[in-house]
Amino acid sequence: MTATYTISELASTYGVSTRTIRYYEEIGLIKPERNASGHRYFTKKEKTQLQLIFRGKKYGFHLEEIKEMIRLFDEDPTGREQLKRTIEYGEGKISEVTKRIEELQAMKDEMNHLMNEFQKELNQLEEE
Amino acid sequence: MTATYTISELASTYGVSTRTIRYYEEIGLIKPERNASGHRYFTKKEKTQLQLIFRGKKYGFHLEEIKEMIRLFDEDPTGREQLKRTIEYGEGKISEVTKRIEELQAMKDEMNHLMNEFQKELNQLEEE
DNA sequence: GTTGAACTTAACGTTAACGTAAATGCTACA
DNA sequence: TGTAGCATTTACGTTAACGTTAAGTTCAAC
Repeated sequence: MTATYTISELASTYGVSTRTIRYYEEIGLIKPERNASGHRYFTKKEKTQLQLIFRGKKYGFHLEEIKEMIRLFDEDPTGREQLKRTIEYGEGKISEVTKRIEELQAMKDEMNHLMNEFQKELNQLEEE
Repeated sequence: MTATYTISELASTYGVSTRTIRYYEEIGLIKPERNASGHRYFTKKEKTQLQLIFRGKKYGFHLEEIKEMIRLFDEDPTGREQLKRTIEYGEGKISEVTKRIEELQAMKDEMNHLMNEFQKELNQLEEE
């Protein structure tokens, strides 16, 4: 089994261009294998990594930051020291994400507050 | 009272360049007043708008999207129809933000999970 | 009243993240 | 087996969001 995909299959799956996926390889985000004649083929691994990329982008991470995160999810670090460093790095990333969540929440609260004000105004107008 | 600020004061306050602030005026995000000789001065209003801009940027909104949000927070819409439209637009933005929060949370959970795995591995290594 | 720091506009430069075009090679199928 | 529709690399183009001169003006302090 272990299905493989062509570049245009994945591109249409994720609604991006093939150029985009090639670019991600260009800058080292993914490293798809090639067949004898040089055509890329993608496996489950690359699919997962692409998902991480698109997610990360949505949250405003740069591709370079995402690259670090891919490395984090990819290399399983054996050895005490490597494990410790990885955990430390991961904790840092997690608190970044946590902070973003909190700030986004603050923004949402602010917007909700404003909308409530507007709603009140509207109610005033409607009930007369 | 009603304190005013120069461009460099605000720039240093928010840790950006004066060029950045001028650029935001250039594309219509803010419209600071000018004194007799053409120098910009900024009030509470512009400070608030700048905060919104920097926040929005952190969350991955483009300046054009932020422009819309500033308009939302700025123009207080009088009149039933305008109020309704504004509320509708605002609700849309709020659900966008909500969605981002949820996805970020999913990402955080995933990262936490991975870190737990690593931590387990580390514990195995340490306790032998 | 001069000097240096801070202001102004104008315009060209830069980087990330692709888009697009050209020239060429592979692959599937009628 | 030919050809339509995929793939490949190379390389230049584009857009957003500023950075960076340059050349001149104004403010603040002495």
